[in-house]
Amino acid sequence: MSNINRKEREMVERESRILAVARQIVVKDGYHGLSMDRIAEAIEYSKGTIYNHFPCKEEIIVSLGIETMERRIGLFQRASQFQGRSRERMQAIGVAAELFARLYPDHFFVEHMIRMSSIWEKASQSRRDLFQAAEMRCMSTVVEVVRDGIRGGDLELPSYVAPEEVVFGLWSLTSAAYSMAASNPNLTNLGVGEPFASVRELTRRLVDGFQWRPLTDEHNYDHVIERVLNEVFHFEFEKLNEAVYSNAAQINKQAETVTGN
Amino acid sequence: MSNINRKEREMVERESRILAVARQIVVKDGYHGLSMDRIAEAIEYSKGTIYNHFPCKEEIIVSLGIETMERRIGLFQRASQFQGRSRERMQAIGVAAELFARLYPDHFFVEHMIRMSSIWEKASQSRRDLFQAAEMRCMSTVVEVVRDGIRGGDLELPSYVAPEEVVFGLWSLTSAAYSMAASNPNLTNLGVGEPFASVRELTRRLVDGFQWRPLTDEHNYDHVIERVLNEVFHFEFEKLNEAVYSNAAQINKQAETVTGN
DNA sequence: ACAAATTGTGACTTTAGGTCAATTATTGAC
DNA sequence: GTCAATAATTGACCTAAAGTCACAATTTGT
Repeated sequence: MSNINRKEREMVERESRILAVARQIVVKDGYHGLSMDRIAEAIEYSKGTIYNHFPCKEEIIVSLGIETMERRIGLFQRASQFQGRSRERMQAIGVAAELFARLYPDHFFVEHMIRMSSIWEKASQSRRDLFQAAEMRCMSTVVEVVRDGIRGGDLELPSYVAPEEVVFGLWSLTSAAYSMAASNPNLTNLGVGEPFASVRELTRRLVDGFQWRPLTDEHNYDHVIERVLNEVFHFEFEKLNEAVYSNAAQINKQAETVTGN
Repeated sequence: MSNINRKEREMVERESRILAVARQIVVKDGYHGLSMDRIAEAIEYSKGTIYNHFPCKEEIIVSLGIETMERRIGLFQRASQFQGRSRERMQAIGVAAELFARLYPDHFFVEHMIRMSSIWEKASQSRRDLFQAAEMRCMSTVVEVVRDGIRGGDLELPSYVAPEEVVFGLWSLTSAAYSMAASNPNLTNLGVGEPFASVRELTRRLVDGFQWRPLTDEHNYDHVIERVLNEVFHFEFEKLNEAVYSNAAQINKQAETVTGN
């Protein structure tokens, strides 16, 4: 009995080790750097064993995507529980999205990669469904906030606009903008200096466009962002500051090396 | 002299044949269906010759993306010349974007594929630059319309918002939404029944959020869309209707076959 | 202690991107 | 028209990596 449990546990553990290793490799050396042989070497099992867990390479990637989406769901749910008016809670989700992108670049990178059509060509239907289910769960967290806005009277949507469509818009805008920012270093030349600030502005304007009260110019949403960072995401916020700080230190170090100081 | 010209012409012709064939294959059998051997067979040249044109498979795909972007630029430029107020011209570009997605599904499919990170990992910097230059040209067509809006006094952006950021938002929103619609057939379950209609609504709201006059409720933009379709994109509009019609006919035929009538 | 069942292994197959020495075609001088 | 020089084309070959499977090792139940 407990043997079965142990086996199962070992199975689960190994699976998550495979995924952890795969994520490392993929982040370090890109999609083409990820090979089954390398994973096998890293986890110290043979290739055949990996194939006992995943029927093909693509499914490993999709599984990474599922893990990523799950983590995002965690942040989103915490954000949606922020105490405040519906649109403030929406802003909280915006904070969660930005934190996620900045704090977990590995996850973010994988998510960017998973939009590759070539992966979906090979992954099994069931694994695809798993991912889409996770994505839907994440989106429905947001949809709930929109519904609360309608229920609370702060948002009135015309009959031909479903709450889901609002989320669809925010979701598309945010994910594509972050993706572009990550993959296109020329964005700055293009006039978009700080993609994260842009996205904050753009999502606000979009929500304003739906007349979700209080509108941007009726309320200090920067203040809400600060509150969310401190009250809901205190731990993550600290971590982000550290990361930014150590990053800056590293850049300084590099600069010193270059200038020979 | 003319020999050199002839050679060059032949070179260009063959290159576009390679791309045409590659596009066909990719649309029919996906990224994994596209192999150098298949292209070679289809154009009746050897593999080595293809490598005289393109240093790797990925560059072929990027080249397809450049062709696609070029075609989109054509539509966008025509749209931006629509006679009317700045925001009407913006609406015209929206029409162009939707027409493009619906009328050239092959191009659209390729564009979706090109967002794959694995392609960029291998393509040369110069080819990447070419694509990004094309993308920038396309976006700057739109930026010009935003600038006209500001010049004409219909749009006032706060100092901290660049015209490019507005375009960045519209661009992200639209491309991601179309992409999701193309790749995720479950969107309907998710509450987004007609992605194209959703995008029309969302982009309007976003532009409303920037207070670009006349606002949606001050002006009949559906009417503008109709005018753009008739005046600027008459040919394309006809073609789309035909496509929709023949598609419907085909569905009817299938239904007949199934029901045995 | 041992047979049965489960799990793990890595040599092997296949596929496809990429290379290059040899072949074929083109050019231009005489 | 001939022929050497140059350029273009070819496809056999190389290599990397996904995926398979017969055999080996281990675990389980009796």
